[in-house]
Amino acid sequence: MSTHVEDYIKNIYKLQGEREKVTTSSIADALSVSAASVTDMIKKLSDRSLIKYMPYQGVELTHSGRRMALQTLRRHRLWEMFLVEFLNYTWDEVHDEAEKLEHIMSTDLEERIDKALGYPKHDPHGHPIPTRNGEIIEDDHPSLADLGINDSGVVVRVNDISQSLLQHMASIGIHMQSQIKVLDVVQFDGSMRVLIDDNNVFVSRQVARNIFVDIGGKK
Amino acid sequence: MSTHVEDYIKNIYKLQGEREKVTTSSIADALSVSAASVTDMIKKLSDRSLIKYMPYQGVELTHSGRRMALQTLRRHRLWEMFLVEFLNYTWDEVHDEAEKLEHIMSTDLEERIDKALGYPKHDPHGHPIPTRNGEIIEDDHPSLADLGINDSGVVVRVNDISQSLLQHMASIGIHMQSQIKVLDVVQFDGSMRVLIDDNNVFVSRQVARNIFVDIGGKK
DNA sequence: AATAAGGTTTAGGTATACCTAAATATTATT
DNA sequence: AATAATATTTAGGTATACCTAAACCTTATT
Repeated sequence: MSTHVEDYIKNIYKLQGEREKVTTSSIADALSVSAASVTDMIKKLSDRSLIKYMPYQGVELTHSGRRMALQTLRRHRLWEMFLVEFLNYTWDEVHDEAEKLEHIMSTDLEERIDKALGYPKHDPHGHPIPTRNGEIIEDDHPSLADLGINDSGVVVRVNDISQSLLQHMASIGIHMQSQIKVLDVVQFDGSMRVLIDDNNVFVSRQVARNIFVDIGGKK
Repeated sequence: MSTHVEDYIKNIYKLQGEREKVTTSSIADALSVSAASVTDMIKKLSDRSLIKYMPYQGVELTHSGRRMALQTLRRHRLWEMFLVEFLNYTWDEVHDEAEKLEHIMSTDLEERIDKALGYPKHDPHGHPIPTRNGEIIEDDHPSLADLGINDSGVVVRVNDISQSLLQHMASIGIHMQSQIKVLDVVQFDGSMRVLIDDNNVFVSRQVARNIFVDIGGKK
């Protein structure tokens, strides 16, 4: 299937979060297209001043590229929220649908959905929804893997890297605002026993790294 | 902007309602593309067995073409209904948005929206929504222009041929299920004075032809 | 510093959905 | 029945977003 300009920009934005310069091959991986296709597209994006590009040196979003990325992210997250709130989707079902819908959203529709949802600040996974003006507040919470025995907090965000991870987290009772407390940590592999609301469950380190908790001020 | 296969099929379906064979130029007009582009596309649709095509003889939907048309129509009308019911769109605002959204709708989303709306039988303009299996019940009601003095009925459908027509109809108080009664018909131009719910309004013949009423059994 | 390995770009090609201009077919008029 | 008018198709060309294979840079290793 054919990828949108918006998908390139959105993915460059995401990759940029991790490193400064974004490489051709990392974009190719993210979008599952060939490196040659990325080079092609990169030139067009550069012509449209959405990115800064020096051959062989990688790529960086310009101001207007960043704006497009945040608008697309906003639309994606509003659609996700909408699917959950109005159509009873679960958090593991929304991504693919929102991925298509985000490109089909007039400013008018965007505002109506925002209003119907009561101007939400976060999507169903706890990710911040950028404002209409392209502002985003990235909140910085520790992951469950960072906590020690007897530490506790409230689940405020999960990574939506895969559907099966999200399904797993739901199956052990993890939701937004779940109370969570670490009971025990296995030294060997970092896995842990935790109390989620009132259930005693076991969580691998891999899973724990994708759950973020508000521990109220300290740490 | 680039037109979808689905748009061609949907428009051929609509044109076919009026005549048997659909001409190249009528499709070109409906989609605002050149006749040459239509000929191009027609060959592709024929290769995919969506239409029957004999050069210079026009075009006809096959069974699977008709199925695609009705599915697209169903999705369009479900989105229209959804925009009205959940996001407070008015009937003159929904068409363009639904035109884009109809192409972005998985079977799952289609069913969830259908359910959330309570399995509606008609869209906001009173057009029948085809079933999941591609059945459609075209109800055959007289237009307001067909009525004479003292005839009365209930508005059950309006043509959504233009936004300004829909806006005009709304402005004189016409809605689905409005009570309507003909008070007077001008011989010269067929325009009429009618009672809509309890308002006395004047309607040109051009407008009257686009309003359809249920007159309860008798013709 | 030379070479080997890996990443990136260029060259040339595909498919889709458009276009204009020219050629051809059909239909309507005399 | 010939011609004129109109509709349709063909030919050749554009832009977008992909691809593979080959050429070319950069970086890492020895």
